Amino acid sequence: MAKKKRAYHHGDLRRVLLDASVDLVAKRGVDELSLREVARHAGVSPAAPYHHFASKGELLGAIALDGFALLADAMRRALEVEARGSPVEKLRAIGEAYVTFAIDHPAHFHLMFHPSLLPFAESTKEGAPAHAFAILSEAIAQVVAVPEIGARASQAGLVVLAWSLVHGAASLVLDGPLAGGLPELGVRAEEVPELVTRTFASLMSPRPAKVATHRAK
Amino acid sequence: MAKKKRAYHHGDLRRVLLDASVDLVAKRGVDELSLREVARHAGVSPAAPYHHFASKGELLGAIALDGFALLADAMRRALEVEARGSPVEKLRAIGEAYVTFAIDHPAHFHLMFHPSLLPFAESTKEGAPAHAFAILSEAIAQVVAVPEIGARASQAGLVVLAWSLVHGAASLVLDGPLAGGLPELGVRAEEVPELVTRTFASLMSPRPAKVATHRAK
DNA sequence: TGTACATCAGTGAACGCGCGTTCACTGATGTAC
DNA sequence: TGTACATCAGTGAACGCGCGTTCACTGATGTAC
Repeated sequence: MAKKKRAYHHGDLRRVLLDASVDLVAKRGVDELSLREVARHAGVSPAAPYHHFASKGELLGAIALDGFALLADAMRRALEVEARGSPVEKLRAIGEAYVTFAIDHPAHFHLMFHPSLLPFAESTKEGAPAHAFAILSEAIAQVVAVPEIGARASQAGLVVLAWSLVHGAASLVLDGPLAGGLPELGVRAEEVPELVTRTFASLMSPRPAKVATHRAK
Repeated sequence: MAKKKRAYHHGDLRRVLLDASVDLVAKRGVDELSLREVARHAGVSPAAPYHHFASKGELLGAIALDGFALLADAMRRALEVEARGSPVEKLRAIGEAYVTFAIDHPAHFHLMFHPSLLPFAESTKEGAPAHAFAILSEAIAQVVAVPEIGARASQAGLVVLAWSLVHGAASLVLDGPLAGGLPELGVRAEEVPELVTRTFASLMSPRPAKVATHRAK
């Protein structure tokens, strides 16, 4: 079709397989994905992928690791944009980046947290996953250093809270009951990353400041 | 083994199949579950379940619906315990009940939010899922009615925030990277429901009150 | 209480399917001299 | 520049597997009279 005639040796099959997998996971979900289908999509025999990955799990694990790197990048970029902002505003920006990342890269996000791939992703304890976590951790340390906040919440409490918050928002919008937003309340799905993090930031701010997207009556 | 000799007609096969499915999903996860394995566990031929459920999806959908009813119940009970508490404390109790429910009933929780079962669970828009949501919604309305909070957050913002928070905490502890708690920060997995909701409540409280489980330094 | 019969709730064999992975193979590519 | 050869990256057929579901069946149970 639109497929270029390639040399016999594909040259870039590894990349093509990864991309095809991402597409298929995004379309059908992790559990519907088969390696044979990926090969079919890449226009290649079912055995070909084994020249690039030892197993299906290794292929998906590679995508998961890519995902953590992309996430860490997105978080870092968000931080830079808010370089002059308050600790709370920085944390908010990171959080929004997390949720937005999940929505923009659903396949990566699903694979990153798929239980069956933990062995593959864990193998690099020092790599991208740890890096992403470190960014969050550091941002929270700065928030906790604000006296009004430190008096109410611990580092551990805030880490678990913040992570849960953005992870939950991502999950509910991606797979779950928030996929269509919350029409009765006038919330569209694409507003969720901002709404949820801005509401959070409002609650943390030392004194009542701006109200989140949906003005309280 | 410990299996009672039963009459030829099993009498309670429907129940047995549901229970076996819950066990197996809890042990292996939704996607590893096969109807044949459920039948095997129930000591019955692979065709037997079809006298009770039209398909595998219908069986799992029935469990998901049970789950929503159990969840709504747990939330309602938590509310009763806090009957004399503040709106924030009521909301916190509901949230803790949500996370605890997920941990105590992992199979139900997974099935309730499994995308492939949405058709089955959605079929009862007026049933248990809507009921659980209504409890949350009402608790949040009371929270928003507190002036200091209403000035900072909208109903919509808080609904999405609160749901995301508890859903994320549940997901991270059940499947994810929080399954083992957060040892570096001294958080054990079983503390998460309380820690996360108490930190949340502290942040919402009009004035600095108690600090969450982990005291700020 | 007994009997005839309909219905219920199982059985076990079979269906077609797509899967992950392995294998022996072969044509294309890269390298040494 | 040409040639010999090792290696690389594919092919295509085959493996064994477990799955969801269907089917004709049959023994157990419940019901009408």
